[in-house]
Amino acid sequence: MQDAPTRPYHHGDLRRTVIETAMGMLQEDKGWQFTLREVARRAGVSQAAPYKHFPDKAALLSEMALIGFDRLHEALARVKPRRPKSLRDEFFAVAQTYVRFGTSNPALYRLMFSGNAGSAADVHLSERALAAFGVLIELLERGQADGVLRKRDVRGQAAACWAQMHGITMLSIDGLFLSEKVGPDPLDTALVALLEGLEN
Amino acid sequence: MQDAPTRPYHHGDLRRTVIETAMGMLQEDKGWQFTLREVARRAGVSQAAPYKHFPDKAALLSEMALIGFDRLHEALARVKPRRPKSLRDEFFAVAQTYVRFGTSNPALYRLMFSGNAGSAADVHLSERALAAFGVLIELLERGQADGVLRKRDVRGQAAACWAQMHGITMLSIDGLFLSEKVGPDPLDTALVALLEGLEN
DNA sequence: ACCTGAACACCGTTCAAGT
DNA sequence: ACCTGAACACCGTTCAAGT
Repeated sequence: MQDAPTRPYHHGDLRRTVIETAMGMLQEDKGWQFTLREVARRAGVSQAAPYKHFPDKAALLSEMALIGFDRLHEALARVKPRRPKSLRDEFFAVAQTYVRFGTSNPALYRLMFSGNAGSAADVHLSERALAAFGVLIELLERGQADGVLRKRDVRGQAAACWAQMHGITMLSIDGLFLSEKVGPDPLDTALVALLEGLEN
Repeated sequence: MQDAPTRPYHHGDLRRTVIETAMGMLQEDKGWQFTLREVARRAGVSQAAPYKHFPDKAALLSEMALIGFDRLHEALARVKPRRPKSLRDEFFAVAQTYVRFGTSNPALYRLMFSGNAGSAADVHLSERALAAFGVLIELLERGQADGVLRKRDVRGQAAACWAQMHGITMLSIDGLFLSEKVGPDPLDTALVALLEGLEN
């Protein structure tokens, strides 16, 4: 990804390059504390160049958080196309996918919920976050229609699930959700407890 | 809190002063991005002075996270001494106290779970976090003894509760857990769903 | 024993100037 | 239209030197 397509030297689509470089750096350590100068360095441009494409660092972080939510959304949406197994199985599959997304992209996941991606893009951000949320809603609605789940406000149930998955993910990233500390199979236990509270 | 007790000028117990000043700054905005130099400035000492009491900024952050967990622990422990109401009421009271602690100290709460308070004090950190966790365990054990809750591994149940409360708290801080976005009374719905999954 | 002043190597950001 | 060089105001951290 360095200079394959005969870099036009004096430009090329920086912006995309900046985002990709920064996203790559996110995977390197579990913090999202990369520096803009380092991004520029790796992209082979001057430190001032990124400012032609992003008003400031926060804007870049925002954009990256957006991408993160889109990827999460995709990952969750991809879970559905399985055989029409039981809703319970599907619920577990979605939850496991969610948690795995976070634990395998800890820095990105943290960034998404760090609050540092706020400001101007706030609206877009929660829009995209709620899109991922929509997968949950859809799942729970089906569960209610099938009579497997109690008929309560779906958004409330979805919020309960989201909070549970988010909590598990965050605590896992922090290393506070390991079986030595918190008992065997905490993920399963937590999900079962919640699911049984939603079921008829 | 400025110079009441005739500041000995050339010393005094900085360390405590540094911690207190920094804790105060945490309340000012919802991020924990204060600078060490600013802390020194407000404490009226040179920028180098704090380094005589903390090896580096991370060490100060660690210490502050510890204090945060202790305060959370206290807050949760204080909930108990009420009339022997129903377990359900007590459960709700604990959960609400937890969430309120986070939402009224957003920067501190974020710092506690930011991962930036790690390194050397890691062990102490999770020790203190698990102490707060103990309050939950104790509550659930009583619930099991009373026959109100299912007899399953208590630590697993406690982990489920913790994840739920942590998730609700984080999403609330991020402004993603408001009723306009997620349905009416999300906190109640989420807690009821979880509790009913734990109950007999 | 505790603190300061000055320095080093870094940041984020800006802006005139280059191609 | 897009990028660079040099600068500004800031950090975290160190270390000889002060009291």
